[in-house]
Formats: sequence, C-alpha cells, structure tokens
Amino acid sequence: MSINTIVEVRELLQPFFSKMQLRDALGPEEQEALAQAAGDRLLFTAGEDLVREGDRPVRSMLVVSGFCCRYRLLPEGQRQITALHMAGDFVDLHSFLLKEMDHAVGAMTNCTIITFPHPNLVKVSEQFPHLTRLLWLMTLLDGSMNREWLVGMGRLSAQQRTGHLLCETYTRLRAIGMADDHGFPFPITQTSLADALGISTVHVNRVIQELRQSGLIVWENGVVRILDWPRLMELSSFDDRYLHLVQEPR
Amino acid sequence: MSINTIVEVRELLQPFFSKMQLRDALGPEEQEALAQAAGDRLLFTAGEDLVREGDRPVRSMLVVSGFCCRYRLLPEGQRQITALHMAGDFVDLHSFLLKEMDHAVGAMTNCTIITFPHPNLVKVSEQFPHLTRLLWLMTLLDGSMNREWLVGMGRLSAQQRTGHLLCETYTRLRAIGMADDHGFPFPITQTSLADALGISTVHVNRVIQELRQSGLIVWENGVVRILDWPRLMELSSFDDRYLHLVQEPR
DNA sequence: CGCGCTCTTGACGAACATCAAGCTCCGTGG
DNA sequence: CCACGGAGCTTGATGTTCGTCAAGAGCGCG
Repeated sequence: MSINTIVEVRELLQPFFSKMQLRDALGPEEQEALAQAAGDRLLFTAGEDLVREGDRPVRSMLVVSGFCCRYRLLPEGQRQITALHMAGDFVDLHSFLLKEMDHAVGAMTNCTIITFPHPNLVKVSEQFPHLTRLLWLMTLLDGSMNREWLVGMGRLSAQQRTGHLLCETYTRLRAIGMADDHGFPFPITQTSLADALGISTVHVNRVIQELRQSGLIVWENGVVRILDWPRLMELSSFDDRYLHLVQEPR
Repeated sequence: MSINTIVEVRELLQPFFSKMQLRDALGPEEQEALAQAAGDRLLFTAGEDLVREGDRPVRSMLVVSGFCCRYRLLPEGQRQITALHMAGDFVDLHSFLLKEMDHAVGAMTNCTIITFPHPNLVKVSEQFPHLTRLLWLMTLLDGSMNREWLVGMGRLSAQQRTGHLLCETYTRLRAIGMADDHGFPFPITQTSLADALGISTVHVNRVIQELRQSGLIVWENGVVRILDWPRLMELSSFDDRYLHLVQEPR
C-alpha cells in the first residue's frame, strides 16, 4: 500500500478515531495498527444491503459516510430496525466473533464503507490488548443503545420514543462534528422511522406533526433542527449517560 | 487460596464453562486463568440489588445460581427489564469497560454470585487473547438477545412476546442442563414478567391464561412445562439462531 | 407526461392500559 | 387456634393509544 493510500485511510478513519477518543486515549501506534488493519473501500447505494441475515462475513464494515441501519424481517413481512449507524460506527464488528449474522444491515443513504478483514482483527487482538478492549467497548456501546431503545419500546409513548431518537441522533452526530445548533442531517423516511420505533407509518406522521406544532422541532428536506432542547429531553426522558461520553482509561 | 477453594471455584464456574464451550473450545490453561481471576463469593436475597444505576463497580459478577434481571426505572416510576440472567451468565461484564452502570441489576430469587475484580480481567486481556475474545463474545450474546427482544417489542403481540420469552428461557436453561421435557424453573412474578415484556400485569395474566387454554404450556409453582414446542415456536416466531449455539473457532 | 415514492389526513376497529375488586396462599402474631 | 395482613393471581368494566384501511396531494425521475 502506498504512503498516499495510508494517509487517505487515516483520513477516512477520522470519525472512528474521534468516537473512540471520546471514551479513552488512543495511542499513535494504535491508530497506526488500525490503519494497517483496514482493507478495501466499498460503496453502497441507498436501499442496498451491506450484509444479510445468515451471511458469514469474513470482514467487518466501518461506516465512513452515509447512514445505515440494522434490521430484521419477520415471517409476516414486518420489519424492525434495531440500530442506526453513521460515520465512525462499525456496523458488524460482532460478526468478527458471532460469525453468523442474525440480522441484516441496509444502507439508508449512499454509503462509503471501509472494511477490516477478520484475520487482521485477530492480529490486533493478539498484539494490542488495550486497543482490543476499545473495540470491545464499541460493541458494548451498541448494547447500551439497544437497551435504551428497549426501555423506550416497553415504557414510552410513541411521541416520547420519537423525541428520544431525535435526541440520541443529535447527540451522536454532534460527537463526530456532524451537528450544530442549525440542525443535523437525518435522511430517514417516515416508513423507516416507523420500523425503528415499532409503530405504524401513519402514526409516525401524526407524532411528527405534534412535535412540530409544539414548537419542539423543525424537520424538512432531511434536516432536523431541535428548537427547544431542554423541553424535548424532558418529554423524551432523554439522559445521555447511556452513551458513555467520558474519556477515561478503559 | 488453598487447593480446596480452587477446586470449589472451578465447580461454581461449571455453568459458565458450559456456556462458553457451547460456542468454542476452552483450553485447560484458559479455565485455570479464569479460576485464578475469580474473587469473592457473594449471596443476595430475592429483591436485593446487585448493582445500581450510576455505580462504578470495581469487579464484575457472574451468576452461579438463582435468577437476576437488568432493569431501568423511569421518572414516572415505571420499570423496564432488559435482560434475564441465570447460572453461567455475567450480569455486568460491561462495567469492566463501560465503567459506569447505566442500569441496575436485581436478584429475582436468592442468588449466589462469584466476582471477578477488574484488575484481574485486565490481566486476562493482556495475557490470553483468545479467552478475551470469548469474554467479548459473551457480551455480544447479550447484545443479540437485546436485539431479539427489541424486535419482539416492536413487532410482536403480547402473546407472541410471552411465548418467545418462554422459548428463549427454555433454550438457555437447557443449554446449561437446567431444563428437560418435564419443564424448567421460571421463578418470576407476573408483575416482573410485565416489566420484561413491556405490558401491564393485568394483560400478562390474560395472555398466560390463553397460552394455558390453548394447551401450549403448563405453569405452576414457578415451573413451566412446554406442552407443544413446535406450535409455541411457530406462534412466537422463535428461531434460536440469535443464540449462536454453535461450537467453532472464534 | 405519467409513474412511483413519500407524506398527509380521515374514519373505524383492535390491542392493550387503567381502575377496581375479590380471590388464594402463606407467614406472623395474639 | 384463628385473626390479620401482604403479596401475588384473577376477573370485569371502561378508556386510550395506536393499527388498519382508504384516498388524495406533492414531488422527483425517467
């Protein structure tokens, strides 16, 4: 690999490094090791699947740009989205150890992906214990978010869940420098949103109308702007503790 | 630590070893390393908390006997259970890397626990890469179950979710030798079940009546017996793929 | 220009929550 | 021995949230 491409890889990994550095220091050798472990770049178009249920991937995929979601299809054709992913997120780091995909990952927008062949990840896990713990941590964060969604699904109203997802997405995007007070990109259809929130498309629409009319948000052309952050947090019982945005030794 | 206690620790770890060995081979040195990493034994009585939200544990807890649950309390006093844990399960291995608990763990019955001080786990992660990957895998399995519950919460009826939880619990208990065709222990109140399924106690009761009257299950004195496994699986869209019960190199 | 996708709105119905009450079982204390 | 109280289970009546069905409007794209 030429010096030129190595430099380029590091640039692509920047959101990922940011995400890790929000939780712990990342040494230069560790950054180097990750850059070395990276493989091909891939492009996916909106609607395409990155991986399917039942696949046995030989490499894991990190999002460089675009939005993806993990989802499962049920026998009766219903879909449930279990996670949203954006720049800096590994979408299937689990497949490194789980081996078989128990869910699919789809591109919600055009996406750029950088891959990490599993043999390279094994090497990292043999040579860089601390870095391994940080990768492990990244999958634990996915778990935290899953638990939080679960709490919402079980005990919050459709409106609260919607607000909560907006709060979470805003917070996560801000952490990688993709959101400010003027809003953030949220290129998701109301149908997909319904699949993520576990409600019907019709109901999603009504809930969003309400949030708009309450003066809490503006949402147009795939860009969301939160007008009243404190009130939206309060409404949605949002508390960012579960995102573990604290830099400390891990 | 005397030879006697070491032998005893290995005995207590047996369900945990079984759980790992269902997914990959576990070398004798690795078993030894785990036994060495173990710390105190603790006893909790039903209703007690093992850890609370906001705690910063310095050791992780493995269930030796009894049933626990992870849960979160919401501002309005509602509770959502996000996982059930039984012999061989780590209830807060995440705290090793997440540091701060974003949920609590409660004992649903009297429980025996064995602890693993975090410094010992760091040592394991420095010296036993393969074992580290297996510990990582254990947390990934928690994640798989969270995703599966999420799908159920979003897209299945109360009856299907209830059936699904029974299928999952039966399968997990059978894997550690705690269930057979005569039934399995499921010492959970209908109130806790409601908190796990995200529905009301009243509705839980009605759903269970239906499952009983359909001839699918018998449930008395904390023991469940599944009378028609194929039909219950079908009803609940249960497929054990997400439990990853396959032994292969990880 | 027409097709498909997304968003929007209304009418109606089903799944579930809430409120309320009575039940059984079991341990505790007089 | 029985009265008492609490925890869990059960059942009925009523209300609300949300799903389903249906239709139309706006918009980009070929």
